[in-house]
Amino acid sequence: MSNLEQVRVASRSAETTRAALIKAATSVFAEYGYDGGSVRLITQRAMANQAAVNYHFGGKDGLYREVLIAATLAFEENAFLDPEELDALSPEDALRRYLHQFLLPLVKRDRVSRFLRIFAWESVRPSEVFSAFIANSPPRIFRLAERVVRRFLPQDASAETVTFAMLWLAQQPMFFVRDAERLAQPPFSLKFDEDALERLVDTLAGLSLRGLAGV
Amino acid sequence: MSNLEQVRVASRSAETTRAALIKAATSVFAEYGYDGGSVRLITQRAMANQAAVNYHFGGKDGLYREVLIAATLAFEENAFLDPEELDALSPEDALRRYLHQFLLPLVKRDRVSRFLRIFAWESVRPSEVFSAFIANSPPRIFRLAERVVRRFLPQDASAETVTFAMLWLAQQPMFFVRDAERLAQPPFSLKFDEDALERLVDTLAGLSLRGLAGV
DNA sequence: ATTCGCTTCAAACGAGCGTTTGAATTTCAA
DNA sequence: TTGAAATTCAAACGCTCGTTTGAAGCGAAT
Repeated sequence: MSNLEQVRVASRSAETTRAALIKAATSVFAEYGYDGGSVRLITQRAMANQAAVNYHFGGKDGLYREVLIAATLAFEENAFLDPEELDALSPEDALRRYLHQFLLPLVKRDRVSRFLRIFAWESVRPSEVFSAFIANSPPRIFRLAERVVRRFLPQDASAETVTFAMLWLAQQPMFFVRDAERLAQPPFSLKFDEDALERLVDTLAGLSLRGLAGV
Repeated sequence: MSNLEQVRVASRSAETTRAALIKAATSVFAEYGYDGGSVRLITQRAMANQAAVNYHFGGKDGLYREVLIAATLAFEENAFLDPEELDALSPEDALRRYLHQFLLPLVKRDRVSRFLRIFAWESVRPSEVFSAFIANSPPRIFRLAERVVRRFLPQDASAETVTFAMLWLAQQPMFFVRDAERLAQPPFSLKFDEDALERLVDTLAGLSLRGLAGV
């Protein structure tokens, strides 16, 4: 019991640096992706020593794994876009809600938005860490997209068609979230305030829903 | 005149390595993107010395610029999806043709496909070279997408709406081209032969044209 | 045959990366 | 207070990257 006590208390200050590292890593990876985010920048933002990453997490990949776990927990617990919530809506509203949730990072800079940005990075070129992480359970993002898409497709749609449509839908908000900074520059110069976000959701939902022909 | 002769003949062997470097760079950048493609791999494939890149092109960026020029020329000269050709078609056929052309790299491994792959990479995270390169004239890919989209949108559509829709359309084939190898792996396991390509074009065109609601 | 300019080459440079090292420091039970 | 374990720290290691260097090779004109 003195043993337990020792471990718990000793890890208290360590827990501080661990938490600081995870927080800093979340923002760095959201900004630059896994490959682009350097350990030096992370430890600098966390005001920790470079070696701390390897000491506490065994390496950069271990730290990233911890971030992914935190992201997964945040999505699961936070009731961020419940699957059942989606089913309760009409297909059209479900689609709109889906797009809106995943485009929120355009105007918000909170923790969940950073997690979404990380997933947006991974949707481009998944790191080995991420691939191994989702190997067991496919990420909620894909499951949600599939759920939304299935509402629209006929029951007898082939698995391939469902996959095509799911990827098609999942990819749409990712692009805008990932490249928000670039789209803010010329020649596009898209600044996203809340109104612009609503218009983007409207446009994407309109395109997806009614199709180009119907606009 | 003896001077000219000398220059011409002397540069003949140099022209060989230049061409080999550009060709190798095209395939390497198509595979790994600009940042991910290393000079060492390029010179290795071109069977040239590492220093050759700097000698002939002033650096990795100069070589890449040359590849981009070659790509632009290939698109312009090759009559690859002429704007006027698009206008001659119905909006629906123009959309289908657009998607088909840009998804061709899924089944073809020719020169134009490699250029398309490079543009797919740049659509994710543009290199500084690329940004500077397109600063003067926006790339044909975007102009084509805008042209297709305009056929569907009302005349009085706002510039923002047109931009949203254009990005939305341009992004769709890019994703599949860029991530073809990944999509071939589990859990997706999408192998693209010519039939699968046709089905993908059908699905995307259907989604875009009639919208999810109409499928 | 010699010279000169263009091209190639092996080697090294310097910077950034993730990681390792070993000593210094802190922490806390005894 | 003491001693051992946990944690922090500055420094360096080993690697890859794009680039530079200076000598060697080469072809054509003198």
